Amino acid sequence: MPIITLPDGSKREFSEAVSVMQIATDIGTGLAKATVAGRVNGELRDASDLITEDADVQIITLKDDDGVHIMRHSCAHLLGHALKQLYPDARMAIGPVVENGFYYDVDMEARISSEDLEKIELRMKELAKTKYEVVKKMTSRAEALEIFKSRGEDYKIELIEDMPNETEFGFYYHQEYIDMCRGPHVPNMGFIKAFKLTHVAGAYWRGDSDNKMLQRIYGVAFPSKEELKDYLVMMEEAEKRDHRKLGKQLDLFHVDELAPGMAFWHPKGTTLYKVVEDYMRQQLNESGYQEVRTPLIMDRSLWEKSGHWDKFKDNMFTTETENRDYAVKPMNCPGHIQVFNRDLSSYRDLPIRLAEFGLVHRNEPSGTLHGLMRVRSFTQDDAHIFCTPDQIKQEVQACIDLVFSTYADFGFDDIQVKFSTRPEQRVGSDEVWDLAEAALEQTLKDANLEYALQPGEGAFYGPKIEFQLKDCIGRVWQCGTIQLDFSMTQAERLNAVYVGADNEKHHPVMIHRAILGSLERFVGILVEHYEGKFPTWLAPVQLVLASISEVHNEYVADFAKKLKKHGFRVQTDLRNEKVGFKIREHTLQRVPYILVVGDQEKADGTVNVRARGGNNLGSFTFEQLLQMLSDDIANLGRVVE
RNA sequence: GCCGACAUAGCACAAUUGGUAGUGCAACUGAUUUGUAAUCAGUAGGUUGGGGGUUCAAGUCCCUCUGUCGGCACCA
Repeated sequence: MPIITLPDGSKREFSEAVSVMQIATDIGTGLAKATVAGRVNGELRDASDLITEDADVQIITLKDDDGVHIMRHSCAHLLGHALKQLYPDARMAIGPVVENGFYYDVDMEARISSEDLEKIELRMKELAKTKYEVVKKMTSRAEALEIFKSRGEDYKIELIEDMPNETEFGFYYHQEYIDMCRGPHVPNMGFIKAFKLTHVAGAYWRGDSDNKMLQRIYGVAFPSKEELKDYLVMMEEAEKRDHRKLGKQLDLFHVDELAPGMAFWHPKGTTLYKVVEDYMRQQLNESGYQEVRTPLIMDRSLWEKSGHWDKFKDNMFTTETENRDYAVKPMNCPGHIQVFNRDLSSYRDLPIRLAEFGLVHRNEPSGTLHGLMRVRSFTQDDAHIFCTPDQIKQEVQACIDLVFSTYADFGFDDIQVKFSTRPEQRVGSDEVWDLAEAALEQTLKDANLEYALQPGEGAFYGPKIEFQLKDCIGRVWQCGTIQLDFSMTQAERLNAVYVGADNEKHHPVMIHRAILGSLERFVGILVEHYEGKFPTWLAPVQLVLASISEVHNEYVADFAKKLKKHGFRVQTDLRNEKVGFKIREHTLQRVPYILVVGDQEKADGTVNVRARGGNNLGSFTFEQLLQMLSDDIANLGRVVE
């Protein structure tokens, strides 16, 4: 006699075991029709699962995130169903839900092309249209193995063998297609109304590059056709923001076949890059850092001692001359320790904060290169803080504060914090790692920051806090990082030393930190974030003065000269063209302000200001313009258009 | 690095089953002196990513290298 308690507190009593679907039917046929699954005592269950005891039950429909998740998962099964009909030799691996959709990894002879994708999608639609019932059967281990054996589903068998303690498996029958899953799944395929197969790519079985590469079919799925359409439109919008495309259109940079993964910065891109660098330099000055510069190549022995050679030699560029081996620096820390060690520091000097806009090279695998986001040559806004153990907390806290204030100035507010602990391959004793991890985590807790733990993801020399930004397409980029390092400064590594109050020599703790991370990547993120419509502060060209005809050119040139003297980035457009033509061009170049000058303005000693977006702000004298621009620039990037 | 796709003028793209490489914008020349998102006319521009092969004939088919794109693995 189960008594079912619904989320609103109401109770219903049933005379015998009852399914979520029966409960929904009891409430109303409309709800029953919309029922995807149920949450029984907090756990997601199939609508057909029987409830024998008293329970709290929530009906899940497509209005719930859980319902959408389940529908997407079932859509992966639908893909399997259609795929096996079209390609009977396909062996299904795993088909999980991802953001906005799902994928399924399959192993089969034929290579799937984009045309094939359309065919598969069409078959899926035909199958979904019949709204066939999905039947769940709990299946014993022996039977499960037998079913998959007879169907040649080698990967499913491997999955079962991987769960030695399970005695029963959830089998979902999609007509003749059978898939194994923890579930739950939709009761029938009528719930799958709006989906699209997006692309196919290679993926290693079990995510291990030593294993066979399977074909991964990606799809997206939404509760309604409208939502699917909205998503596709959003993806198109996102594509327009692609920094590689805008980098070309706005003439910011290019990447040449002669130097894969290394940017050639054009004048406008260099201007933008320099604004970011100068901003950061100003922050460092205010925060007690000293800037240094260290060599691009250093003797290989240094990298052997630091431990980098051991772990990263395959990804390091090297060079050799006069029988001496050098490595192109992939990091700045060993160089900074050389600077630190030139003087014997007293504990009174600590913390010493050495910063460098350090150009590093890493030979990243060819397949990873991606515009400015993943490159082989990049500049870190790097710094190393040498301090005593009891200075750690204040220093880390100061770094965290700098991260957040910097990101806010650039207009970012969606920031995720991660805390990464000791990896398998590492240097330093467990006691030291205990100490370092505890110190970092405590600071995070004291700062009241929400963070996600990433076990085993730390650097080989220490644990780290990472700060990640979300870009317009939802990709997450790691930018800032704070890493605590007790090892690199030890005698057996790079032997950094200071004299303590006890007149003994000690090894300082080293905090590695970067706020923007890679300047190249950060600029790329800015391009996408603003869609090239940079705030005036960042815009490579802040103002264009356009003359209406030749007779205004001298006035325009003089006006521009005065603006340049005040430090503004100004261009003049004195070409023999119509003003509409000039405006179109500079609008496409996303210049914040176009200043139009004709007879009227020349006579009044003003310029007519057209803001990006088409607003005419009216006529400004030089002084008025100066005031307006200064106010605008003082906002930095804190106002996002 | 792995799987798949792609590479045509500075840029965006076209070229039938293998049969004379084109269009628009940009560039250059000239006319036009212009009031808030494209003035008109003309000129020039290519070893179709590199190399090799098949063929009477290759942008098109095959091999190979390089790069790019989408993922996967990697990411100090």
